[in-house]
Amino acid sequence: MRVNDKLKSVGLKATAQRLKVLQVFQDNERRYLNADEVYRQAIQGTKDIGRATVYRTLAQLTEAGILARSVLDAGSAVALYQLRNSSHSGALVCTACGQVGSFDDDILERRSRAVAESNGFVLHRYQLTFYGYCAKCRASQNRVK
Amino acid sequence: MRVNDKLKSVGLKATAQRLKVLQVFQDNERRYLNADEVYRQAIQGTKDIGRATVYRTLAQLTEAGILARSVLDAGSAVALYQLRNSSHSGALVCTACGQVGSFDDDILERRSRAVAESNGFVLHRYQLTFYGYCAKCRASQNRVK
DNA sequence: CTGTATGCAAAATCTTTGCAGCCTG
DNA sequence: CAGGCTGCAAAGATTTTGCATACAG
Repeated sequence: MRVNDKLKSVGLKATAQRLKVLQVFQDNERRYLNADEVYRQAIQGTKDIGRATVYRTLAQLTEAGILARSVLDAGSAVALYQLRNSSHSGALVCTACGQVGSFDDDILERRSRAVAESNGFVLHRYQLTFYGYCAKCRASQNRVK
Repeated sequence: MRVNDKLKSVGLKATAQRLKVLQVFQDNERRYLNADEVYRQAIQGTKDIGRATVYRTLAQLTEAGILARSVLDAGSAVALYQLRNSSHSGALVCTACGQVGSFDDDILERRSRAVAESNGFVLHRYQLTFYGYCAKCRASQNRVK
C-alpha cells in the first residue's frame, strides 16, 4: 500500500488515525484544510480520533514533508494544510465563501526566488496568497468590484 | 497635527491610546508588529492602555485603511500590522531571528494581478511572504543552506 | 452633555501538553 | 513485548466581549 510505505519511510507507524487523516486530504485534493476541518471529516463514521491527535499528526506529516503548511488570513489567522505533492505556488482565498484553492505559476515562482536573493535572503519557502472573490461568488453577486 | 487629522478623517476620536499606538508604528517603520509587541511598546512610560484596547485599535485602524494587516507564519500563525503608507508588496520572515521585514517588486505585483485574473479571481489584496534566513543571520551562522 | 472609548476580568477560540493505557512492528 | 501513539482533560496562548466608568468633541 503506497500510503503505508510513505509513513514507514519517514519513521512513523501506520496507525488508523494517520491513515484516516491522509485519506481526508486525498478526498480534498485541490483544497486547503485547517485542523478543525480535518478533525470533523476524520470523525465521520469512525469516531476513534481526538483533536490532539489531529494536531500532532498534522505537525508530524508536515515535518516529514508529506503535508505543506500555509498560514493565511481566513477571517482570523489560521494554519492550513495540503498534500505536498499537489505542486502549488500559491493560494486563492475567496473572502466571500471562504474556500481556499491553489494555483501555479512559474514566472511568479522564479521571480520570487530572484527577489529574495537580491534582498540578501536565503529562501527556504514562500507563500503567495491572493484574497478576493472567486469566479463562482463573482457570478452570484454581480455588484462586487 | 497630521496624525490627529488622520484619525478624525475616518471618524475616530483622537484619544491618547490611539495616538500612542500610531506612535509605536512610526517608531518601527519598516517592521511588522504583532498585537503583543504593540502592547508592550505602548505601555512603556505611560501604562494607561490595556490589551483589549490595543486589539480594538488595531482592528479599527486597519478597517480605516491606516494600517495594513498581514497574516503569516512566525512559528505559529499570527496577524501582523504595519503602517499602510509603507508601500510594500511582501514580507521577508527570518526563521532564525524572527524579524519580519518588507520588500517591493513591481514585476511580482503585476504578475500577481495577471495570475489572479486568469484564475477567474477578482483580486482585492495579496500577500507575498518569503521565509528564510536574513543576511545578518546568514553571516553569523555560516553553515546554513 | 452625549456617545465613544477604555480598562478589567471573564469568556471564547485555538493549540499544546501530561499521563495512563493501547497498538504497531 | 517495547516504544511509539492515542484519547482525555487540563493547561496555555491569543483574541474577543460585557459592563461600568471616563473623556473627546
